[in-house]
Amino acid sequence: MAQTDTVTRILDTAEVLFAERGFAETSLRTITSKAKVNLAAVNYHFGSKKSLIQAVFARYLDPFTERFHAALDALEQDYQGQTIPLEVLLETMARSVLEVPAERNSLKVFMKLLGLAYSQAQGHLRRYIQEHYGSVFTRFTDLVRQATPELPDAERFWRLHFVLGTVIFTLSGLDALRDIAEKDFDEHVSVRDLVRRLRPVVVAALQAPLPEGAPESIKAAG
Amino acid sequence: MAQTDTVTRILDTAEVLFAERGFAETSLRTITSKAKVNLAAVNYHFGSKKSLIQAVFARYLDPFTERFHAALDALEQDYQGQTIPLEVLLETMARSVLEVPAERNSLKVFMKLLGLAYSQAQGHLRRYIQEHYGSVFTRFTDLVRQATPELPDAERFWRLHFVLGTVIFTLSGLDALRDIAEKDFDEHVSVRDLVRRLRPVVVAALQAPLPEGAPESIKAAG
DNA sequence: CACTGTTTTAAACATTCGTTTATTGGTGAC
DNA sequence: GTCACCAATAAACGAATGTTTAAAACAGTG
Repeated sequence: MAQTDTVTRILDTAEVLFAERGFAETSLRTITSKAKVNLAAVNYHFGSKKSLIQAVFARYLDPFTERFHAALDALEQDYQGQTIPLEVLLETMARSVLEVPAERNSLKVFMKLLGLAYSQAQGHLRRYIQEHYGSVFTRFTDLVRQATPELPDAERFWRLHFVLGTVIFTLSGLDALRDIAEKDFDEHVSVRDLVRRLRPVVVAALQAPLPEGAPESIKAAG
Repeated sequence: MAQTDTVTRILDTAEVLFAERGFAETSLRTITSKAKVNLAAVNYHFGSKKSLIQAVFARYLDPFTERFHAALDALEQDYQGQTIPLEVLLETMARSVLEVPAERNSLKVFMKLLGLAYSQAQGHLRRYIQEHYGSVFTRFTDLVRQATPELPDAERFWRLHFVLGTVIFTLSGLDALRDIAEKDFDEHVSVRDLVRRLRPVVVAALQAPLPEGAPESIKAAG
């Protein structure tokens, strides 16, 4: 079982360093020396640095999508055709996100990685995530549509990305923000506490009144 | 005036490349070759790559802070001691942000850079921005505090960053999101239109009901 | 033990990076 | 004209990167 040991030790070390510094700023030599494995082990087991990055994400996202799909299955069975309330959908997603890294104590790392996926993923990573995990997101947005029939499709689309921005931006920049917050308020902020603060804000954002005036482009007047 | 020409050409090229790829992924050779200047010109005029990055930010943030301070001055004079409504404060900030890059047509670049400042700034950039532009942000948050006396300080701090995340995330990823939106809704979305959609969402987020339960860390129980 | 396939290791490889140096070009002052 | 000063250039430097190679160590099987 020397192989598994080496592989997991590389992944454990890489995910922490990636989360701390980003991808380009983390060299394979830093990873392998800290993980106490040989430099060539990365290319031997993963093929390339790109593949290592994808493997780091897969180790989080695979169990997440599995859990999330299962949770949505259970939800749809509970509500048997009735529309699932928005709060329940959001709560379910939050719970699925929180459960995965709870098994290992690395919720912060997971959040930072999600942030990096958006801000640092030029090509391969964004494509990889879209291909492998796009379907679960589509399923979720379909359920949100049923839960918010009063919203025009375009409005809901933008608002979902508004709150996505809030969550990713906040949690991925958590360390820096936490430093400021602790200095200003002498209050340590856990990720769980942040999620508690996020809940009413996200709901209010999605349920805000529709904007005044009309969109600039008028498709059909009648 | 050959100096100014070289300097601005470096800055113009660097800001676009930084916004597209990030800092570590953009080499000085890529910048100088695309800008059609000599490689050594960067170190000659700016000293180092770090200083170039800071100069790119300064070229946006200096005029912004000047404008924003002036706008807040005018606002405080108008309201003469009365508290300025939240919507007015937000509107003023939005206008200041939009005006700066309007002079050059690069709002997208500006937003992308702001996103990078949070996600990629390890040390020097975050420190630089905090030192040089922290005061205007403090002034703004003080006014927001007066406009939202019902919010606990910590709650307001986090919510301001929540909406900051929304704005930066949305506008910095505008191109990709716009492509999806146009494909799905056959509707072109201008930045002005996006701001119109953002307004009620941001206000609703800041004025959302307080979260249930208490923070994990209880400082003083009474 | 001998053989086979897999994993680990040290060393080298070819690039690429930011930075520095030394030289040349140009411009205004006196 | 020449001197001084700033800018631009080509070339090189040393360090760091991802990747590959070839040999060694190991494990299990017959």
